[in-house]
Amino acid sequence: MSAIAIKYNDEIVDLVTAEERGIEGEAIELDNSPESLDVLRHSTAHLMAQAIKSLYPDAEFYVGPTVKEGFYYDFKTESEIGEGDLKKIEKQMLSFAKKKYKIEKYEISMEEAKEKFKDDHLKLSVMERIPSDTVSIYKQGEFEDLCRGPHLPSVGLIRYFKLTKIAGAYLGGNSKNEMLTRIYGIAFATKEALKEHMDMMREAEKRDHRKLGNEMKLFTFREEVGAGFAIWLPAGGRLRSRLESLLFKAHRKRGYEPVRGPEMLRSDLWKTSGHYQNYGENMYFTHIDELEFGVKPMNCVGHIKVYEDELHSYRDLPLKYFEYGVVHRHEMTGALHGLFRVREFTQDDAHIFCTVDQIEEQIIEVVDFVDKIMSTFGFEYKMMISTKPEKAVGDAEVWEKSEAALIAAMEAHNLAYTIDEGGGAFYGPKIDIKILDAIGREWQCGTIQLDNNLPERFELEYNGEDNEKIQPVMIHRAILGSFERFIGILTEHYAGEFPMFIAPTQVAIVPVAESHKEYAKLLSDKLIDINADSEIYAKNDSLNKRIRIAEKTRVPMIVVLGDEEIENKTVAIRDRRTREQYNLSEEEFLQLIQTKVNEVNF
RNA sequence: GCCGACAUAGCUCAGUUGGCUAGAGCAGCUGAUUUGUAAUCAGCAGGCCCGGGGUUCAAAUCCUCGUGUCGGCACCA
Repeated sequence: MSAIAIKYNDEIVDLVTAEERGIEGEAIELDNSPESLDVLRHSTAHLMAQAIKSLYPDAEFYVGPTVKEGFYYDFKTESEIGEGDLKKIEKQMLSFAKKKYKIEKYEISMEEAKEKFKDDHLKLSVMERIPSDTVSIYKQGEFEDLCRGPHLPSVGLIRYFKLTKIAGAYLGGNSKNEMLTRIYGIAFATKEALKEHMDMMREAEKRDHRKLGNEMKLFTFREEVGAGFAIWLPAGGRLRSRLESLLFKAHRKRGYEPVRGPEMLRSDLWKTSGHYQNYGENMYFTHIDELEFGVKPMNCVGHIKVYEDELHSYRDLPLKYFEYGVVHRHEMTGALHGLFRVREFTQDDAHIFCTVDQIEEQIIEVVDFVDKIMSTFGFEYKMMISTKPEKAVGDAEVWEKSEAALIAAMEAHNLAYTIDEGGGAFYGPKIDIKILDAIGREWQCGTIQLDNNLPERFELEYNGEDNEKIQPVMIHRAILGSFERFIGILTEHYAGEFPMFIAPTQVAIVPVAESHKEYAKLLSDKLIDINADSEIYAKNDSLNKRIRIAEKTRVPMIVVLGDEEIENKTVAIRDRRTREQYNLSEEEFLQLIQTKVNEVNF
C-alpha cells in the first residue's frame, strides 16, 4: 500500500503539498490510524460536497471539517433536502469515487479566489476569516473547493463511508446568523472498521435510556403533562429511592444537615439574589394576591434562609446543608432530551458555608466524596476548573484567591484537571465533574462552585475571633448533578442491567406450580426484611415463559422454587448472564442477597 | 428558539395514487392446561388514527395552526 500523506515535523502534509514544498517525511498509509482517518474523512467531506453540487447545482458551501465522530459539511440550497436524500447523495458519491478523480491542488491569490467564488456568498464569508493573501484550491473532476487540506491523492481511495445525519446548523455557530443544512458522515479505511462502527452505534442505541426506561417501566413522559416533565413509574421509583437513601447516609456521615426550602419564593428574593435579572427568562412565575412568586430554579436561596435563621460564630463553620432539591427551569424545547435534559429535576444539592481559609479542605472533601461515588459505579471522570468569565461580578482579588484555592486543592492532592479559561459562572469559579460512561461518552454531572456573590447580596456574616462581622464563603455543590440525569446515565452505563444494590428489583421468584406460591410469598417477605425487593412470577403461564419474562426484566437474580426446594428449604438460582443454575440453602441465599444489597456505601 | 423529520391500540409497528366496517404481534381479560429453567392452546376485548381549524361527494392519508417526540444547531447557573 502506498502513502496517502506524510508526517513532517508533526504536521500532516498531503502528497501534492509535499511535492510542492519539496519536503519528505514519514509516510502515512491509508489505515484506521487517527492521522490517516483525518485525511480520509476530510476528503470524504469534499466528495460529499461534490455529489451535493452535482445533485443540487445551486448549492453553496460553507465549511466541511472532520470532527470526533466523522465529518460534516455545511451548505445551502433552495431545494428541500431530507433524510431520504442521504442515500441518493451516497450513491452519487460512490459513482464519483469509482471515477477515481485525482485530487489536485493549486494556489491563487485571495483576490482571484474571491472572484472565482463570487456567486457563493458562503465561500466568501469563509474567506473573510482567512488572514492570508493566498489560498489553496483543491480540485477533483469538475469540482473545486477552497481548502487548506490535507487530502487524499485520489477520490478512488474512498470506499467505506456512510452519511449518518442531516440537520440544521447556524452559520458560524451563531444563532443570530442564517441556518444552513449540515450533513454528517463517517468514513473508514476498511470495511470491517466501518461495520464495527455501525455496530457500536447500534449498541449505543440499544442502551438509550429513553428506550430502556420505557421497556423497563422506569419512567415516562406524556404529551398532556407537558414537555420535560418526567413521570417516575414504580420500578424507577424503587431504583431512585435506593440511590436516595444511600446518598442520604453518605451525607450524614460527612456532617451535612438535611434542610428544605420552599418550592417557590417571593420574587423580591430572586431580585436580591440576582436570579430575577440573570436567570429570569428560564424561571416559572406566578401571581397570587398581588404578589409575584418565582418557582425555584436553584436551591441556594432556601439554604441562605436556613443560614440566616441564627447568628453564627466562626466556631460553627463549616456549615453544610443539603437537600434533594426539586427545581424547575424552562429549558428551550429543542434542548429537551429524555432524562438528560428536563424542565423539572431533583438535584442532590448542598451548600457549604465556610471561611476563606477552609475553602481548600472543603473542596478536597467534596472531591473525595465525588471519587467515592464515581468509583463505586465504575465511572471514570474528569475534572475541569472554569475561571472568571468576561461577565462577572465581585472584586478581582476575591476571584484570584478563589481560583487559586481550587487549583491549590487539585495540586495538593495530585488530581488531574483541565482549565476552561473564562468558563466560570458569573459569581465565581467552579470545578465541573464530567463522567465517562461505559462506551466512552462524556456527561457533565456534578459541579463545585465557589460563590462570593450571594453572601454579599444577602449580607451573610459570622462572628470572628475578635467579634468582628465576617462574610462567609458559599460553596454550591452537587455530586450526581440531578437524579434524573444521573439515573439516565446509569441506565445507559449498565445497559439496564443494574447491579443488585441499585436495581429496582433484586430477585425474581418463579414458583414452578400453583402449590409453590406460598413458599414464594414467604421468601419474598424475608427478602423485604433484609431490604431487598422481589417480584413473584406466578401467573398462569408456562414455567419457560415466566422465566423468559423474568430474564427480560433484567433483574439481577432469578430463583426457581418447586417441590425439591420446599422439601430441602433451598432455592434454585439461575444466573442471568451465564444461564447456569445452582442451589443454595435458604439461609445462604438470604445471606448472599443481604451482602450484595449492602455491599455498597458511599 | 432555529433547520429537518415524525405522531395509528398500553408497547412495537402495517395501512397502496384520498374510497368499503383501520389491521398484526406482544401486553390485557376469560377459559382450558399446573408446568423443573428463554414464548402451551383457544376465545374476547381494546382506536376521537396527537388536538383545533380547513379543502373534498369522501380525510388516518391533502393544507393550516397548535402540542409532543426524534436528529442536529444554538442554549446549559
